[in-house]
Amino acid sequence: MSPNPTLPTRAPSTEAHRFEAYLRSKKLKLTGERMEILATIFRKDSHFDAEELHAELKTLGRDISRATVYRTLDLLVQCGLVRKSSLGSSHANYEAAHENEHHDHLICLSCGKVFEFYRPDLETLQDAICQERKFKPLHHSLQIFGLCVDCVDKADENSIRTKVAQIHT
Amino acid sequence: MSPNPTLPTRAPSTEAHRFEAYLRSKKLKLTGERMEILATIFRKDSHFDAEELHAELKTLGRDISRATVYRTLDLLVQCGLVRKSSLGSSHANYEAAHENEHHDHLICLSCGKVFEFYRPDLETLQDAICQERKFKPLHHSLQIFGLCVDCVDKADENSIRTKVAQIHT
DNA sequence: TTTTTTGCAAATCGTTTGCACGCTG
DNA sequence: CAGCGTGCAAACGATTTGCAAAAAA
Repeated sequence: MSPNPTLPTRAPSTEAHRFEAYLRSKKLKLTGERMEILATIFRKDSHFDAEELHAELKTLGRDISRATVYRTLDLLVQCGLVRKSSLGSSHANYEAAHENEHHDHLICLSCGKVFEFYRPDLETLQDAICQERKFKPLHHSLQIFGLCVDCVDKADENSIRTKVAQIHT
Repeated sequence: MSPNPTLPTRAPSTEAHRFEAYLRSKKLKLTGERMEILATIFRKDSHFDAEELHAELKTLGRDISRATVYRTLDLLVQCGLVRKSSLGSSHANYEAAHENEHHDHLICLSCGKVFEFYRPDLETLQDAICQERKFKPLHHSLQIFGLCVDCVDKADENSIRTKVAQIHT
């Protein structure tokens, strides 16, 4: 008896397939630049911005223009493979949308570390709020800014106060 | 027996007094521009951005430079009289911090209306999450994007999808 | 070969800054 | 009259755009 064909046989790079399908569906072209950008993003484990991604591609020997990086990031956000969230900065940050998990963020104002968390009861509560208000939720963002264990004792109160005022949510 | 002197006797423009106290505490100066900006903000009832505020001041006959508007907004945020939150746009939005109430936002992606809500149990839940993670919260932002009752039936699905991708949280 | 994508450089947009002058304390 | 605050215009930084050349379908 052969292995069950419905079980994925260690699907090589689901994200590449998803992106290809998306491009085909929009009659867009599958280019080397687009695929390299996607692969690089999914090789990373954390948040990044367009500039960092552009720099990383350059160190990998792929000198892709900033314009193309921005245009491709837009496509990837459109098809759900990448998420955008500023994390309090005034410019855009991104992260690969591994699996289909959703999560929110704790952001340390001192060291900049970002901690992800997911609480089903938080989602449920939000849905309840929306239902009460007859509002149809499509997207949400919860960001909690503060100090992580490592920083809580050593952070300078004044510089933190300044940072709080500059948060861009 | 005279009235209890600790009870405020209908304080005229608490916010002006708070701002004055803040300026004095920082050895900053109480100027006409600063006071006009504060008064104009507290006369408004909704969210606004720097450009709108600048324009409104101009129609009021006060031609205050954009630079001063930005500098004063920063001061007001620092002293807690004004709150900053982009509401999903890539530039800063502000709102007067009437009383000391805190609230979160529901933002309609079709008509742009903003609905405020406050749920104590949501705050409690967030505190619980932070305690579990040993994270000291200093500020948070919850924004729920979607469609309000008036728009839920008439919004164009494609343009909404585009807007979701452009949200800047 | 038709259509889309790319890279480049210029343009844009919100915001910040340096500086000379003006006003507040 | 000593500092701060102001307006101006230039500088900024992230992102977007028009266009001609290059690559994918």
